[in-house]
Amino acid sequence: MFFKNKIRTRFAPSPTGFMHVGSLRTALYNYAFTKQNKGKFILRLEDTDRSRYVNGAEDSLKNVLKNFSLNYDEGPDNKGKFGPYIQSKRLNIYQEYADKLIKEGYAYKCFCSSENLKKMRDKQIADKLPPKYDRRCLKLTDQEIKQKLAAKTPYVVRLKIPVGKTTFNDLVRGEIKINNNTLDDQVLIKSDGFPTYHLAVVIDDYLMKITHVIRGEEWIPSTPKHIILYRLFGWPLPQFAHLPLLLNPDKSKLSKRQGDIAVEDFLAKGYLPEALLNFIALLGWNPGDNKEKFTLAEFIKEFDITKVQKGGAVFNVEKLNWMNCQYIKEKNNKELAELIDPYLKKIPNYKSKTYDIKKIIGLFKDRLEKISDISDKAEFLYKLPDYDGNILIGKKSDKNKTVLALEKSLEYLNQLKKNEATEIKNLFDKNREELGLTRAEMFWPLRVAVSGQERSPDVFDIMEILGSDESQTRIKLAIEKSTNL
RNA sequence: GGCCCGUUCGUCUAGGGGUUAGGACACCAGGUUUUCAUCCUGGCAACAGGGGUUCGAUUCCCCUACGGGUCACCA
Repeated sequence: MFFKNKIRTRFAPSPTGFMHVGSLRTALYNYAFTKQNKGKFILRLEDTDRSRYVNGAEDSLKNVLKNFSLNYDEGPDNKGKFGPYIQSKRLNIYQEYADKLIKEGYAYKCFCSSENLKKMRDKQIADKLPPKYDRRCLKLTDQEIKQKLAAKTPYVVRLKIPVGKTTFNDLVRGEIKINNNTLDDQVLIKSDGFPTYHLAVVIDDYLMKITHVIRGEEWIPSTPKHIILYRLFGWPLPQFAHLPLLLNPDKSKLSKRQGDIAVEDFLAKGYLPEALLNFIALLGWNPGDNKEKFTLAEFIKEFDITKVQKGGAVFNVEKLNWMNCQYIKEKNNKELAELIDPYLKKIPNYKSKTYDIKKIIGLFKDRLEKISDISDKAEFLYKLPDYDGNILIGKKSDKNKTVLALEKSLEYLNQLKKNEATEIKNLFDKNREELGLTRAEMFWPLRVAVSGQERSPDVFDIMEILGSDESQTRIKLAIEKSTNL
């Protein structure tokens, strides 16, 4: 796609906590669209609700973007020329434009208290009417307004929605039309002097020369209000693109309590940023062929905002897990060692130099859905689980064969020249045949003995890592357990 | 409830007036194997319903149903 004017987009989150995975996708689509058009990507903090402000949220947001290589060209810290990029620092600007609207008769002061408004709304809902402000303050005389002002009555500024229809063309949905009479007189400035989102977003997007507003579908109903403001100010409209929602398995808007939604949580669990990003990119868009794996650069190249899906997409963790596996397998040992390290340290009896980290990686590389899985999977290396002796006997084996296999194993281990997996395997396999045991009869009990688990990695790999002494200790214990059955 | 948006396998989706409706995840079966995982092979599985338009509709139009979003001095 080609646009004549320099593309400028923004990602405009509220610093109210952790970043939602849906926000991450919004940021990604904004970023990809912008960069494929050689435009500028801007980060703007929408912190006009003081009651919801969370300390540290701003840094968290920036860290996440950095983690995913979604770097912004203008933002709170690296000064762009249209800043400040934090709305709480632009209060005078909003006030100025609101005053202008009042002067021109497009907005008005409303002195109704929150309690009264709530009462009004409740009654309307009870009467099955759409809740809407009744414009009683629009009928106030100049004299009455003066009196209220003199009495320091708190007030808000409301937009006087004009009569008519509002239509706009959405890049992903096409034409959307709405009758203005369904719109409420939106509060523009709150009684604390802060603007609402609706006023601030329009003014900032205009002043910051935003050409494309790409945001979640939940904004569709309020877009007409924004457009009315653009028109009243006499400003050109940006292009709108409303992205489909990310959904819970029950198809409701993706929310906490049905699983993780914070990007930080996914990262903490050991999902790789590139895997999460790739997965999320495919929730609502695909290249049209069967390609599923994308680097950021490839995604930027192939992404097409007009081909974004219209329906919401269920956030399917199982596919995310699969995607994460794919990316884990591509990591080399050095990278994996670094990734795994913090989770290894969480293992109770962990001691750093006990085993060769390369060998640990070899053991588990194909078995991890998430990096954090290593904590549970590798635990048996450091502390043999307290297992039930019965599991030593394989399905098609019996007690005698099991005891025999274990006792002989101990013998073979003593003859071993080099404690290396293939070496052990060759030796054991050769002797096994003389013993007249099948592989299953021989190796199942041995594997359970050294791992303490019914399911584990390969027995000889485990023995190599453990070392001959530890293997022998574990086998002796297994002999004891099986003999006493 | 008003307004708005949406609807292809369980999930993410491709496709598009005439197709055996394609892929991926998940699931199932088989193979490899000392178990599990990986890997390989195969399988199950979808156009919400009803009317049009048309020689023909899953595809275009309308209606219905269902789902979702939104109706704050939150964003």
